[in-house]
Amino acid sequence: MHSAVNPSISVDCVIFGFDGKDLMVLLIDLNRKNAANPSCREHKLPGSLILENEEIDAAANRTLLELTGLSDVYLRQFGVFSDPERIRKPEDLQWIADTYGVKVSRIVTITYYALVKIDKSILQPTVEGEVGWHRVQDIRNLAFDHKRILVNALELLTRQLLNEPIAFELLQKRFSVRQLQNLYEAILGFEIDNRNFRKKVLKFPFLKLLDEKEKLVSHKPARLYKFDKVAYEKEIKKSKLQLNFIRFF
Amino acid sequence: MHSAVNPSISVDCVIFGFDGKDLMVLLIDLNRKNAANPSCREHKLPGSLILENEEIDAAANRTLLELTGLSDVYLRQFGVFSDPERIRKPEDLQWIADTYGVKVSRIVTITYYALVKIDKSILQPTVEGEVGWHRVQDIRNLAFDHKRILVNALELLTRQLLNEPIAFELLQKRFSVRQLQNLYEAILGFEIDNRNFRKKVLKFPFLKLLDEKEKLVSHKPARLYKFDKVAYEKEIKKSKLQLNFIRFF
DNA sequence: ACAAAAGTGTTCTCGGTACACCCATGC
DNA sequence: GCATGGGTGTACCGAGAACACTTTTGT
Repeated sequence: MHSAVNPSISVDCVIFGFDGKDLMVLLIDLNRKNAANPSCREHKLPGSLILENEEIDAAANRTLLELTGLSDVYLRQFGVFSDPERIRKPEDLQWIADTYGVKVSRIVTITYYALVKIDKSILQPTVEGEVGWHRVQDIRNLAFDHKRILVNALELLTRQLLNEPIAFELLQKRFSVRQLQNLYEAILGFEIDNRNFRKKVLKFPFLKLLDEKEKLVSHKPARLYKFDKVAYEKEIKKSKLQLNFIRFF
Repeated sequence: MHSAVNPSISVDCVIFGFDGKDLMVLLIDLNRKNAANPSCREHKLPGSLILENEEIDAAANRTLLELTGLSDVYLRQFGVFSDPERIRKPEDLQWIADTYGVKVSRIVTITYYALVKIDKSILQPTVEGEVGWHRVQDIRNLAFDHKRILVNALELLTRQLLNEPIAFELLQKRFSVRQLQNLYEAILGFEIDNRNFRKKVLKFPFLKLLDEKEKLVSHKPARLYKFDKVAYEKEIKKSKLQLNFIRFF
């Protein structure tokens, strides 16, 4: 029984991507098969019951790998959803029974958010239904309590974006300052002064200027940068000692 | 079977208090009974398996209530520990079997940290062993993987202390600026300039000056303040719109 | 009157913000 | 040569940090 599933614990992953313009999230179309009923067409977050003897982080990574073909991505646990009634509709319970072949009563789910470079992910058609990217702002409702989970993930994402260099996980390896700014504006939802933004980010010692420029654009080509993780780690250590003061809002 | 325990999910609570001088944490003495073996005397964090049909937050609140007699306290989920080997010693497994009367194989634990006013908490002697406050800096090791959990909680606590007004959960309702500063210095681990600290915190519109002063001290008595939660919530809403800019370290 | 902690103001520096024009390329 | 977005500098303001003395009480 070394790969039996644990029927009471699952992971759900909010997988974010950025297409250069909008924040996207990867969803699974539940009603792909029975398209006979398109009115109740619903989507869900990718997720899975965990296996016995499997770390929960490992279960999240497994889910991600199965869906996108990516293995070395930013992944962060951010919540636990445990309402005994969170999966209550008979058809929801039926769907789970059909998918995993186990009878379940109550599932506690551990939630993760992942940041991937859309261009690198190779979507695998899965047995569960079709997987696809959706603009976050278009999403009205999701199956189970997944809308709540998404909203929570978004909140954390915006907070993290201001406090940690996670933007680079969503951009390609080489990027222009303008692309970085577009990402901030898309996620934060307001415009940022371009001159001040450059002044700020170009001061970061872990933003390395490359020799390359944009190609094939009908205007002045932008210079390209990359994020130097090693330099960032060094910077963190230096700054550990300094006094960052209280800021409650 | 409406109050059966779920044998694969538990909560563990890191309960912090402040005695005016040091940061304290509430621990359970595992070897209280068999004091015959004082060399392997170990402590653990308070925790419990969850019940079926119980929200995990509710399980954490239940644990807290049973131990301290307090019900309306600051409590925040901060992690999940799921290493299948996290409880591996035979005597650990035996202890759990004895305590809950269920056979367990692997337990995933959801961790919480709580902030309580030490003076208000009424410690209940429990069947599990003796409960007591310990100075955080004195703690060398704990049972299971609880040392790791404590370290994680401490990290989060210091981060939160700089970003949210949680200090007031650890102080008495009425407090002096000096007491507040002592708390910050104890948790952050460095000294803060008194003049700058006052200038900073007295600007907060949710810190309300009371009519009272300290009594029975053999020096100039300090003025007392209280934290006004309602005023704080208002302030938060106002500030939502303003641009807080990127600060990575 | 003395001990002990409370309470107070100024100067400097740095980082955030507002704001408008020239530059390099493709067509 | 013109359209398009890339790239640059300056002046103001507010907040953090460094720093030392006076005030109020109990004994």
